[in-house]
Amino acid sequence: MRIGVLAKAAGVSVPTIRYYESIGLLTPPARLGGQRIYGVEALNALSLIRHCRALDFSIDETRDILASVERRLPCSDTKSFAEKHLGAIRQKIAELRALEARVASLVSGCETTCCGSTAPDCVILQPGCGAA
Amino acid sequence: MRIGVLAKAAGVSVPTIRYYESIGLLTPPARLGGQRIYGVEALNALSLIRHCRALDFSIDETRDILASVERRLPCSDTKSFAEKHLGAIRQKIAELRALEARVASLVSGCETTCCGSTAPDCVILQPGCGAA
DNA sequence: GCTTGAACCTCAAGTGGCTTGAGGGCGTAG
DNA sequence: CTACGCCCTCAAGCCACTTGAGGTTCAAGC
Repeated sequence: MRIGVLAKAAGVSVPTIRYYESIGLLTPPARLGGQRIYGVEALNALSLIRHCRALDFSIDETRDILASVERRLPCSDTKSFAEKHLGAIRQKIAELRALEARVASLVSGCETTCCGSTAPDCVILQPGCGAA
Repeated sequence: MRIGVLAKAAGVSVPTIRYYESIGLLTPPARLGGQRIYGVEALNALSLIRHCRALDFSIDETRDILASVERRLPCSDTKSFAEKHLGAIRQKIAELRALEARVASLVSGCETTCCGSTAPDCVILQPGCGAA
């Protein structure tokens, strides 16, 4: 199949496929008249890549996962990738929740404290206020 | 003061200050012998920028906030920036929580279902599994 | 056989918010 | 006068693509 067909089948854009090839994530396919011709294994690989990216694995992590699939490594490897990733996600959530609390308290502080003053005096913008 | 002193006082790096100047976030200061000489107002501005960035406002949002401070706009403007930002933070948290649930269920699915199989067959990597 | 239009090709630059590095100039203390 | 630290500019790198320019190939209709 040609690149446009592959793109639709896998649900990614055509330039993205070429980008994945350029960084060595997809192996370069055969060419006919200069145009890329893909087989089913390319669709499988690309679908897996898309799955990993949808789970927010980085390109490098995705590369490692692809390698573990190609080498038929045990499932426990896959699980440890996912667990590590899960830890990163949870850490980011924790950071964002702390930030949320900080901004929320600044907003409510503004509502109660600086009623009707000007931006330079707003509690939201005071350097010390809401520091980590 | 010179750029290194300003950097330490405000808690940012020297290249960051030059970067902020290059994108028009900080106004270019006077020069002595080619070197930047800053006054106290630059420290105030840079501290405010740092505060906004620590609250994870984007550069563009920070630029708008700086403008509202310079124009002494009412505090309500500042609050609406913060509220909009808070909404964005909460949305990102919601997305990450959905992702967390997805990955967590894949991991536990791997533990219960695919005991000891290989990566290509692991439930974590099956395209349909855990889709949004 | 010729034309048209869609799909394909490569290469370069842009996104955000800096950081890092190369290669040099200025200022001051010994 | 030399050594050292601080300063300067400009360019490239990070991540994961997207967008655009300018040109080639393919399939279909006449």
